[in-house]
Amino acid sequence: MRCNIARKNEQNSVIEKIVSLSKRRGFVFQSSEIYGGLNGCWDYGPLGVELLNNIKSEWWKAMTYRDDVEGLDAAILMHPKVWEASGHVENFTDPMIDCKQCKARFRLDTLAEFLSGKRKEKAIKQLVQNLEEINSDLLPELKEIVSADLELNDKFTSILEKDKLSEALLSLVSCPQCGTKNSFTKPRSFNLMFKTFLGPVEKEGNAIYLRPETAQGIFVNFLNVQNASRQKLPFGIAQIGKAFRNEINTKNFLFRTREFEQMEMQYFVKPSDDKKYYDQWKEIRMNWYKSLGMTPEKLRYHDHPEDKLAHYAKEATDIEYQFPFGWGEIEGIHNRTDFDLRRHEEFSGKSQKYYDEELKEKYIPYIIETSAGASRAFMAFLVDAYHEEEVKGEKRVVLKFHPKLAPIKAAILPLVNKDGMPEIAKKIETELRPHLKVFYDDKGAIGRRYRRQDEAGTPFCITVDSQTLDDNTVTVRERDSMQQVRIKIPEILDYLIVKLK
RNA sequence: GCGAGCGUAACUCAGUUGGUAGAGUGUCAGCUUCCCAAGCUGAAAGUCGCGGGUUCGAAUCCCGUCGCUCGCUCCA
Repeated sequence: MRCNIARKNEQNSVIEKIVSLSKRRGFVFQSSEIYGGLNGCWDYGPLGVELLNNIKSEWWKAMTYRDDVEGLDAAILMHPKVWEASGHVENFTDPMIDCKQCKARFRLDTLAEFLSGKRKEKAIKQLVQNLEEINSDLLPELKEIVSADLELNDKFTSILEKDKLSEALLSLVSCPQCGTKNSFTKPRSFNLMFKTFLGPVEKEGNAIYLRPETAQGIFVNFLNVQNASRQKLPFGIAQIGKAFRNEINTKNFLFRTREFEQMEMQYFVKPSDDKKYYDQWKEIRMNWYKSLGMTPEKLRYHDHPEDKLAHYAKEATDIEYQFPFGWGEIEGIHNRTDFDLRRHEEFSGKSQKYYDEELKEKYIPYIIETSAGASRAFMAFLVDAYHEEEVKGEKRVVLKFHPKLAPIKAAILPLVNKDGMPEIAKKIETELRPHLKVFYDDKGAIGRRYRRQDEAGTPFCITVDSQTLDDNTVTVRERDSMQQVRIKIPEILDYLIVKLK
């Protein structure tokens, strides 16, 4: 037990170190910090936005620089019906009650299952009696439910669905966990979608939502993209964009936030091909993380058991990364079947069928989804890159990013600030800058400048020294090995471009 | 949403029984420095998370609030 606590502290301290490094070096800041911060929102600083952009750009290249995937960027605001069709209005809302005494929480729609039949019957009977005594105008509504041909559980739940009756009934029921009577809070609704209003008038009919996932923007454009691009099944549509969820609890730095970015691809296939492409994309996506240097031992699949599947999914797996706080999902691969397109066909009245020339038949395609969190991938790459080493008795903190992801590709440093070295270094900087994100630094001792770049994850440091003045060569220091090679100044760019691949 | 802990400079933290703030690191300027956080001199930087209250006086005590961490709950 003590061992667990010690390990837990150690794990947390890694996250703490990364959070403070992130702030100090300009990867991530807390949103609205000077006003005390905003829960679950984070800002990306100068280095952070480079890293994030590099991750997104690598994903975009991997996913759309292929002949069977098209790109898309749909609006964050969508027609409210989209979220009815998608099931979010229904499934994202859970009225909950808490017991004030023992703090147990129950979903209003499943409370009936926790109570014995006797207690439910007694409570309902009591409720009828109470309302009769005061001759309440709620009585007809209640009697209608009571006399209906329903199971006891359904009757009970139906009463709970009526606001006023629900309150009265709850006051007669004791908590299933601790048995305290009349201890429930009022039901509170936890809809995870952010609501706002379209147009200047804040009335309910104008309510729309910030999208809780980017996928729906792809589904509703399925036929637009298919027609415009003349793609045939199987083909995919890829999109990177922000999504919003009003999470009850945010957690673990960037892991659970209220505003986050998704990198999603929906692959449309013939229904009988679903398994084949599901397996294929599972593998492709796992390999993507490995190809960008993520530690393979810290990656795994987590298949969802059948009874835990989302309402739309036939098969689902997560790609998980082993964070210091435990395994966490960084991408989901789902077989969404024809659920989404069928629902949109139903709700919009517009056919979503694809005409298959070969089979000479129309059908709604199945969808294999790869849904990655850009913010979570960012955090995983950051955590994975973080290393502490001992060099000559001193601690060295180095972010070992894959060169493709590194925010700064090379730093140009004059060894000392004299003998014309700064001028030569400046000239090298000017030549490299149009091609690469580079950084010039002449402040402080050379060792300090190297360590600063290590902490930013810069893979190469180009140093101008006295030999440069003689033979026009510079040293190029590699971040991880700290080894240096001499390169002629005109060859630096080609050298770096090869190394950065 | 509940419970516990925490919130002091950019970062990590001291700050005694209440008397209006310090260190290390970092940053900046200068000197020095031919290769891995070296040295010297100097400087900037904090409404002590925010708002109330108690007090002659609050970083310190009390209340509220916001934020962070952990646990519970939640995460279609």
